[in-house]
Amino acid sequence: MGAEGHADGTVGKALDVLDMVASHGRPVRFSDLLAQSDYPKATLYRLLQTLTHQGMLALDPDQGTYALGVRLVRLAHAAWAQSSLAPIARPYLDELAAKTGETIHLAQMDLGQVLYVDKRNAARPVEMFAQAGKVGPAYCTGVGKAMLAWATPEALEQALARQSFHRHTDQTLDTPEKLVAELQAIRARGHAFDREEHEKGIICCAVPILTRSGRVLGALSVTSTTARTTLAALEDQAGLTKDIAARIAAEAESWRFPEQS
Amino acid sequence: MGAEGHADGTVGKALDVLDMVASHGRPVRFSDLLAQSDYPKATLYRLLQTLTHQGMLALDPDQGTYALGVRLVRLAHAAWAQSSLAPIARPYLDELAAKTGETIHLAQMDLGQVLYVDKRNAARPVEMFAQAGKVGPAYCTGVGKAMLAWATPEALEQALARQSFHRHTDQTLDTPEKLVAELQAIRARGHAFDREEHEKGIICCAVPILTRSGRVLGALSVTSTTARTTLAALEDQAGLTKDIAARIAAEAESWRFPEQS
DNA sequence: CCGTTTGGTTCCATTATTTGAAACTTAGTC
DNA sequence: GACTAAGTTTCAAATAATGGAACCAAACGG
Repeated sequence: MGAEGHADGTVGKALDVLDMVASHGRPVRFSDLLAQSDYPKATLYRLLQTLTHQGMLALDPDQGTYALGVRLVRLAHAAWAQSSLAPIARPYLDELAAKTGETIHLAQMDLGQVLYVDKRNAARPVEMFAQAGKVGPAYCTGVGKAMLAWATPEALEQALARQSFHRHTDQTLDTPEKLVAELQAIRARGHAFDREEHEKGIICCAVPILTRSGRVLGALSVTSTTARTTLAALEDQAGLTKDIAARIAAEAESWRFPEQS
Repeated sequence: MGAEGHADGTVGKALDVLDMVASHGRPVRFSDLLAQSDYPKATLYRLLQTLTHQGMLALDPDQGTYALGVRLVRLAHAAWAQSSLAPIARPYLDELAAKTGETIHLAQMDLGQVLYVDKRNAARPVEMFAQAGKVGPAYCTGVGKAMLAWATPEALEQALARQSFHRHTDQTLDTPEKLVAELQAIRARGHAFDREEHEKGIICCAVPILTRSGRVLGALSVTSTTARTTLAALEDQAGLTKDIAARIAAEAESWRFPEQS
């Protein structure tokens, strides 16, 4: 984990530290962070101090532990409302969940990884942050492949470099070559499948959410299990899913520029 | 330097820019940001580029606008789960809401401002300012005053310096002196009131959430309107509210150090 | 009780990054 | 085709970050 690609500048390092604190999932002591990172003591210290002073981290003086700060929660609120597709897509996800009766995922791309920003479990809708924020691999999930298939060449290249190509199941596409070939097929077909590539028994059919100009905003998937259904049955829902994706895209675009005059 | 207090180092400036983008509530053009900040063109440009490269901002190439990035949502997930009292407090808020039938707010302090981290609406909800994820002033809200009343001298001083003391209503405490006097009364009494100091017709009774060592973790308020109830009636709930606050504090403390030999 | 370790904080000369005025490159107008 | 507005790049000077080492404090061990 220490080897974060190219942490440009001080800001990159600071954000790297932020991620490090976040990844622990609980307040961390200075020395834990020091052991984990390969920053020198003084450097890490000042980085932490700056972040704390900025409210991005909070130092618990009783325990000498660092936790993520409230300023992050505030920014998060804005990010959620503004940048993510989730608030726009909410009613559409409800509709799709109701019509298909299956689990629905809404995902966006985050530096080569898939970020699930919203979800509907076949039964019940969930709280804001409870589901948002989970990340997963791009190369072996339906939503990931759907987004990669329509990514720009540069974005694709960057993303490919960040994939681990770990062989989760015996269906996993475990080389860039296999993946690129699959992406072409997906583009031709218009939707992506997950053929138990990430988790045994889990299958899905995913479509990209595209602007009119063809840029990828995110992806939408209908997920189920081999026990309950088949890929062919899921594919029957692809038309509906694409329709929903198009409506989300349309609303996302109009929502972002209400001052068109 | 500019209007922003003390933006130490490059990281501070970058976060400042992040806030600036967040505050717009919608994607912003470079030139808008340039006009708003007093950073020189090139500086702001590189700052934005760094943040974008780091995934904290997202540049919409179609429109040339910047929005908050998905990495922020991911961090938010961690922040929400880890740093905020919200996940711990959730069941207690439910209980308090059920027993009082009024609106409940859970807040924490964010650089001199009040951050509402969770909320329960009354059976008959009232339109008001506070919302989860939103920030508000400290000097004229119940939760704000409750937290300030038990803040350390240093924290109080810093916070005071950041208050605007804008006179929202004719009940607003509009000078540091009045506020400090009120804080003393609050400490003596054990809970804070909001006597329509922020919004006309809105009253509340708030208590701090304190660790055993006396450190402020947050505050909890029971809020209503003058039309529906009185301060005295709200004060009757203070005991219950304090009890809930104590239970939240206890759980927050034990939750943070499960590895206690 | 004192020497030692552990965990955290500060110094400061060196080094590398950031800075920002100005020059430049596009797109878009008239 | 000249003129503008908006965004991008350059480069020497200014500034901030760096990190080895020294320092401090509290806990530990004999």
